[in-house]
Amino acid sequence: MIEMGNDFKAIRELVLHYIDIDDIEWEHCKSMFSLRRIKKKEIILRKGEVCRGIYFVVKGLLRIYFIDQNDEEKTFHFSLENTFATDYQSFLKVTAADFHIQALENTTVIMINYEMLQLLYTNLRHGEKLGRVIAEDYFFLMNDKIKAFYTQTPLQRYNNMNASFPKILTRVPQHYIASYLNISPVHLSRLKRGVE
Amino acid sequence: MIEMGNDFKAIRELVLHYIDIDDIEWEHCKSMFSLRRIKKKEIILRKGEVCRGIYFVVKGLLRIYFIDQNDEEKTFHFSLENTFATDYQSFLKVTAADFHIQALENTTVIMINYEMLQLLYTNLRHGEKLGRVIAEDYFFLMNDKIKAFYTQTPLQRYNNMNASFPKILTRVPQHYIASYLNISPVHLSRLKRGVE
DNA sequence: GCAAAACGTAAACAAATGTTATTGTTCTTT
DNA sequence: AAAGAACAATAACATTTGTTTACGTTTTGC
Repeated sequence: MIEMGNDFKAIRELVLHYIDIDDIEWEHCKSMFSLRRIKKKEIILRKGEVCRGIYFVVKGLLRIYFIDQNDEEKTFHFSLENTFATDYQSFLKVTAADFHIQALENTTVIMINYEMLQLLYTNLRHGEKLGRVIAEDYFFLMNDKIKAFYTQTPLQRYNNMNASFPKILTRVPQHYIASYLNISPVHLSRLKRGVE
Repeated sequence: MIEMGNDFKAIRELVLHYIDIDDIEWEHCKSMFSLRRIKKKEIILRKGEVCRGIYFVVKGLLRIYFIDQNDEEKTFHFSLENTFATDYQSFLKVTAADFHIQALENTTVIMINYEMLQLLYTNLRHGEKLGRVIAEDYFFLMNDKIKAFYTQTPLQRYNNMNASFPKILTRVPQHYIASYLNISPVHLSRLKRGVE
């Protein structure tokens, strides 16, 4: 059995941040989770598959991306430590995923599947509330992202990336950053140089 | 007193679509709602204010937009009949709104405020679930919107607008459509013409 | 440790998109 | 009904962004 104690500390704090949960409930929670190690470059979700889990990144880094009409990868999101990764739409609706999820580093995640999550919703005193506030928080993230697309230039969005994803610029290849910004790698290089 | 019977039919069906709710609960629900008529061009939420309600459009059309650094309006969303409009982030967090909400036609909405919604969450048997699935649905909307920005050209997004917003092209001035697409009105006109 | 692949930068050119100005039409308001 | 405002189309030009190619560096896989 893998030692889980330390890995679960962060997610317990996160849950506690959302809802009131007692020790018995927490034991129940923990039994719903499983730990998984993902190798660098490994892909844990592919477009067309149903996303079977919500992944909480304990250590490492996941990239969520999709592939457009021209077969080009567009990075939708980076999931750093202590944040979630999933194709939430595929997961909740149990439909084919649009996203791919790939580890950019050797990564450890805590995973919960659909059935287990439904059990938490019904068995925790504030289970439904937990589901609601998580959906709300995920929504806020999307909301901010769209706002940025409407109101900021690519360079401004680039400069703000450290706020959303600390140290990301040193952790991932630059062309993934460019695809996250929805510009070409060549153009990002040019913007950084400051030549117009 | 305004006659409410017919106006409430659509929202009842909507709630029923999400959760199981009995007649007594529905009466409770209705007492939390209020009906409001909004004149064309009237602005019901301004940036910096706290968004105090969720608006369900019974008849008419609301536009949600924000203003960028150059004082230009960017249309974030159109709320047609039987859909919601709100600055959900401002509403839930009780913080200053980024959005403005304006009626583009004479509009009738059913409104619920924060306190009333919290009462529903606790007093309906499946109140929290209602909150969760609404947040989830709102999330799906954002998710699709971002996906479109990453994977489609402005012209493709224009051609898909009738799917998201039936008849919208005949109901609102074209420059609002352009701002929704995040392109200039002149460019939209050019794209429609088919000249490259 | 070596060979191959992946990566970042640069330059030149092409395509997409923005800006400004003009004009004729359609709404609004009175 | 008239006057003014808002709107859409168009053209000319400016700016941003994409594409291709080349080259040198770094990383990766064996």
